[in-house]
Amino acid sequence: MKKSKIETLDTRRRIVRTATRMFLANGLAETGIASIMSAVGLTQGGFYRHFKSKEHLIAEANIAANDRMFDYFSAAVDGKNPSEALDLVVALYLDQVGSTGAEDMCPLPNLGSELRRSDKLVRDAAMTGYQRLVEFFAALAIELGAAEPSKLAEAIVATMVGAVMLAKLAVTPEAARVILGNARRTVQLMVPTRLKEE
Amino acid sequence: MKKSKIETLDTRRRIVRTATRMFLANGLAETGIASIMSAVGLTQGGFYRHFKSKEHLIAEANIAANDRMFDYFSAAVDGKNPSEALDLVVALYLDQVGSTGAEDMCPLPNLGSELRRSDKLVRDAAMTGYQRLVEFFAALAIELGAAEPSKLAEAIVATMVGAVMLAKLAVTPEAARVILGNARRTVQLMVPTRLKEE
DNA sequence: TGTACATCAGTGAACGCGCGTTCACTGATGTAC
DNA sequence: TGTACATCAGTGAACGCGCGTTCACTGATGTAC
Repeated sequence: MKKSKIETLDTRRRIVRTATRMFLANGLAETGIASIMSAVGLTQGGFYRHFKSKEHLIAEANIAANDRMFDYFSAAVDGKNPSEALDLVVALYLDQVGSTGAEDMCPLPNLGSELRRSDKLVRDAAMTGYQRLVEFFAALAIELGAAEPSKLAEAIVATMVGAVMLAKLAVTPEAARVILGNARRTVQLMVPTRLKEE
Repeated sequence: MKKSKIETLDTRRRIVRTATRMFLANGLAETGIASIMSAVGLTQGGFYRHFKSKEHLIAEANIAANDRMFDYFSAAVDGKNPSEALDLVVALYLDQVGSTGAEDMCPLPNLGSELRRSDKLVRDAAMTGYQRLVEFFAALAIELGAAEPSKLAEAIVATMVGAVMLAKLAVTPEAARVILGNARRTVQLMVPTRLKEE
């Protein structure tokens, strides 16, 4: 039953893609190897032809989730001015809650406390995602003429991550909406009065 | 081996207290009933004389953690003016990271993503903690003459929770310190210019 | 190009482990008279 | 107040379950000649 190299690569990609979605939605511990493989259409034994361990898959799924998120953001802000772009990306990030809009996206609020108790490989991947987020917002903050762009970016990210985590914890959709709406406005107030480019 | 009513109540309190510490430090799934009972000095079988299930203990540990936190905050702000009080409590909340100072305190950043996947009992307890935090800061915001005290309070809480969660994820202590220091300053900037009471 | 052999993706059963929970039992405590 | 009995906190072994991982095996693919 050996598969061709192309098929093998494709299988691996499907495992990462499926696992990324399942991990974000249901958590790391709750998502078993057998259920991932079954969702891909294979049996559990085959997993170890592709990954050394579950931890390795988790680390890779983190990277995949981040790549996906930044591709999404980059495409969304294309052609927008910095001010619009920043507000849009904040809105898109906050929109990853429940059935509101886009599906789960960022590992940080979805898996935060589980990531922290994982091994170094996973934590490094998660922190890289954090740094990429900060850099993304810092770049926009520079264009907006912020005095301390990287500090502003860190503040924005902390607020968004906290808000999304709390909104997911909220029992009612209303409570979630209030938290997210307020977070968006909070970030808007953090950003310096924009120099209208004329 | 029946114990007196006083001893029984004391045992129950010790289980909650020990479990609260262990859950906050090591996570819900990673902390087993047997290890909690062994830390208390008993064997696992006795657990079910006090609690219906692990979930019930988790819910109670959440409440205990919050009670402890608010007692701590109330004592700390005693006699301070609202402006000092707010800044102090923010500092105390942010100080719950790692070996920096106080031990783990708030369930939200420590257990966030695990709480959300627990059953209703636990989620309700966690959300109550969130609401108490918001009310605590809203009360201070009112005293400070904020235009929208409850929105300000929610923004402060989201920023603090996100910052603590990210700081705990950080690999190096320096990175954690930067995140926390920045969060504190961010909150300070959110709070309206204080009316100096003379 | 054709053939013989090595490789290895995927199967499905099994292993070992830790977990939450149950249970028969013990013996000190609480209670009814 | 004293006695007989019911209660029940705590013990420690066992149960059942799901998990990550291993393993002998299969058979199509890749490779060496």
